[in-house]
Amino acid sequence: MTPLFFHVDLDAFFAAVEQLDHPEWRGRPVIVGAEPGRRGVVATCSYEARSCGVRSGMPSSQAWKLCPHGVYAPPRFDRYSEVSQMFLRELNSFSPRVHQASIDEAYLDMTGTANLFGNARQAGQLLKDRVRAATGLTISVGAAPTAYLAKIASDWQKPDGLFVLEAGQIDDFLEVLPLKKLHGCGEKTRELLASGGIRTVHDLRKTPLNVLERLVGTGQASFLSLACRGEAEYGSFQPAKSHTVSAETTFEEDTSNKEILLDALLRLAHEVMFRARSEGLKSRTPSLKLRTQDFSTHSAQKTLPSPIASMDELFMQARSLLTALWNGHTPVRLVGVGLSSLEKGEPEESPELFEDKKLKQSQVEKAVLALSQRGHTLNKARIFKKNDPRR
DNA sequence: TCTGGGGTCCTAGGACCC
DNA sequence: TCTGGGGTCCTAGGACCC
Repeated sequence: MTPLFFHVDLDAFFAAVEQLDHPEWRGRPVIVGAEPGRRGVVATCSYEARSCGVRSGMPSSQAWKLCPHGVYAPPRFDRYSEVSQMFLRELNSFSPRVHQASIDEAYLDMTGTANLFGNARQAGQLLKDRVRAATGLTISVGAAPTAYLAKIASDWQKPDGLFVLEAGQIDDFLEVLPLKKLHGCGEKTRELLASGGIRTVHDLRKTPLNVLERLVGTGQASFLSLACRGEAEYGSFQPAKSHTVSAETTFEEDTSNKEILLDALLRLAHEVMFRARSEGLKSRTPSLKLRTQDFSTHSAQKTLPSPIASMDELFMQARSLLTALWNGHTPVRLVGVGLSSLEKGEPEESPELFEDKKLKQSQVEKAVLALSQRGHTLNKARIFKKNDPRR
């Protein structure tokens, strides 16, 4: 049976939801992200904003220069994940093998569905109609014999696209594809390739593997040499191997004030621990991330003998990692707290800990979690003792 | 008025063990 | 007295993606 994969992408997702919910914003440049004048970037912008030159990831201040007449909206993640679930329900009714890659995109294994939905083009059109009816939003669909190529195909005609890449067209298609469109070949890799005179997919396909390896290393070289021939399996249905939970915050102004840093760490530790516990995950590897004034990023992690049992314990670990990582005076731009190598399960409460404060703390937090999950919210006093440092 | 936040995966070096 | 090789765990940094 000929394999067939779809990659499906909601067009300008956050901005499209804002235009859906605010009809008066339709047809106008809508920019979702940080307020202009504050630190931060554009998360998503509507196609009207793109025609002014605004792009995702661009500093909001720069977007403001390019598009002062735009509508600037803060993100509403709860609303987006609500719409995302509606989107996912439609996809699941279409194929038994759906892999959600992010909030606004997914892969579908459509192999063997011709009797049900017709050929790739007919099935793609039907899916577009259904998603539009269910959510009010347009999607771009790419169809190809592999998930990796389907991803490239969905990006080829946007927005509201439907691009079917037939097996016989793959070579011709790849030959003229800009290097930038090769998923997984980002800016740094393109710079390395350019230093060896490789500027197009065509150049890449002519380059011997050993030359490629010298430019970008063995791992990236073997990926690229598969990718440029349409043989990569990247971005497919493999389940994630590791799992991490993290939270970070960028201060409105760089700070060397330890109290401000500790307040942020406490809030972040609380959030991370809460999310890990809500998902029934435990970890014995806390981590700290620090970004300093010069935008350089440093991280430290420590693997403990037993899983972190409470939010206070995570905070204390983060605090000691901060001591190891920070000299006490370099202005700090961002701090983050994380847990990595997460596993299913409650942190163990070993007998020798029983009289320990650790366990009591863990039990208190379990109770807080149970309340929160029923719609109550309790927070530690310290979090609100001072103003949020970002404000 | 430069550069968010949440992730995954890879690399390279060191410790440690057989 | 010149130093193998494989495997696993751990750490820090970085590329990439949405």
